[in-house]
Amino acid sequence: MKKVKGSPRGTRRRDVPLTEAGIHAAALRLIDADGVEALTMRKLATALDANPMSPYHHVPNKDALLRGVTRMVGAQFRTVTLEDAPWQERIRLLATDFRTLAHRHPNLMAYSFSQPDIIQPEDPFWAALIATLEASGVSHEEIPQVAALMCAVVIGVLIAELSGALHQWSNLKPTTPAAGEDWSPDVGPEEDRMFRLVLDTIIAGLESRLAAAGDGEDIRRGVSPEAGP
Amino acid sequence: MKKVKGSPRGTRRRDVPLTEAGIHAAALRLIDADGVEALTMRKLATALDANPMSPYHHVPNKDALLRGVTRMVGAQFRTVTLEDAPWQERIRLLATDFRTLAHRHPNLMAYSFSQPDIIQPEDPFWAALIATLEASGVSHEEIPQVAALMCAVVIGVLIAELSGALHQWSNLKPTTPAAGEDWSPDVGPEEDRMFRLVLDTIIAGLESRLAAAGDGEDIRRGVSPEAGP
DNA sequence: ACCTGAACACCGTTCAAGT
DNA sequence: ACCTGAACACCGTTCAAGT
Repeated sequence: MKKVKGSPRGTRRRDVPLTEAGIHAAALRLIDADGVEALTMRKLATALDANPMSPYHHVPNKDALLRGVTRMVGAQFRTVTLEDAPWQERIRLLATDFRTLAHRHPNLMAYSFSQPDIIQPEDPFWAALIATLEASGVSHEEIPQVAALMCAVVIGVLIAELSGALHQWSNLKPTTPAAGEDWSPDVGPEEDRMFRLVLDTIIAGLESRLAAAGDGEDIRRGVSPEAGP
Repeated sequence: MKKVKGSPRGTRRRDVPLTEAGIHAAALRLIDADGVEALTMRKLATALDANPMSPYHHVPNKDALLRGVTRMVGAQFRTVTLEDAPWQERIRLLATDFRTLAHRHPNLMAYSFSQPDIIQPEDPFWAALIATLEASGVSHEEIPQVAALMCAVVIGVLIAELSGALHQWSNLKPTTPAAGEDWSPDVGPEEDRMFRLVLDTIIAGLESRLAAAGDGEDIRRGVSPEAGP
């Protein structure tokens, strides 16, 4: 009466009992293939060669599962530290590493970016970002805020890139294709160029504010004219 | 046999036939109340005092419904033009207007920000942003990209704000509460300050690059040292 | 302790039928 | 033309039962 549910060609998976880590890995595989919205507890169980309800013994529910997968990928986010480079270069490196991760799991990231769990205090990424900002000279009590904002900004650009919004918005007002071709159009995909553009602009903005704060002024009052009291 | 499904106190809604606009409005009401993930075609029909299937005669499916609601809110996004102000001030105004809209419909925005539909070429917001960047002196063929990036950056910060990530990340490394209180902690909610901080930094970055491009250099090569050929 | 089966309360959507 | 009812193919999750 009992149907054998193994793979058709005799390659049987799961001679090993279910694990939280194994469930997370399988879920990530399904998400990479078909997107977060296509992930189903039942499909996940099938992929694990298990009963629909078996995963529930290792994961409380679907929300927790997604949070777990997000944390898992976020933790695997190792980054080269490159201690001796100038802070500008280190920020660029951190951001492009982050972007590489986003490109490796775009389906998951499009989802995870909307929740705080991607970034955890014990992530080496966060430590590296904090250290880099310390090296840059940002005032000590502002470092957490600046770090959080940098994450938000980079994530915003990545969300727009992964969803196609960046490409779409860029072409809302088509540029006149008249005679503008003297700036090397073969530098790479449009998105690469735009990503560098934001990074450079943000870094220039930080430099400008740090320079203004150099003579005793707080970084917060370097540019904005409405600093009150 | 037929149950009367009107509101209990005699205030009967929908003596008027269903409309696409009416459906969008009702959906927005439900989303504002309980979030996008709680919106159901069936609940929507109930709220409209109609049969579960009736909305399908005016809206092809749930995805299209959400896209429609997003476009509707995005279109209602009118913005003061303020033509005579300096471009820095105009950008600040556009961004804070956008933020105000996000605060008015946070549940919808947390969803809509991940799809390109919030911003349409005919939105007055987009026209104002383009005009502002033209006034700023950004090179003509770069305006669409810079505009797209500004949207992505602002949306990224708003997503992080609405999801609580901004607050959470800022407090990952708690600042030493020793004697740092001489910078007016009553300036308003933390998020207001941080939003101004990104804006000021981005604007400073743009100013810096525009200044570097002033003597014939392209804006893209103002700061980044790796501009190749 | 770990897994299973049946069941519950929902979904989105199709389709034939009503008015 | 617009709305309805019943039905289909799914969901996530509970719970009592198996080993």
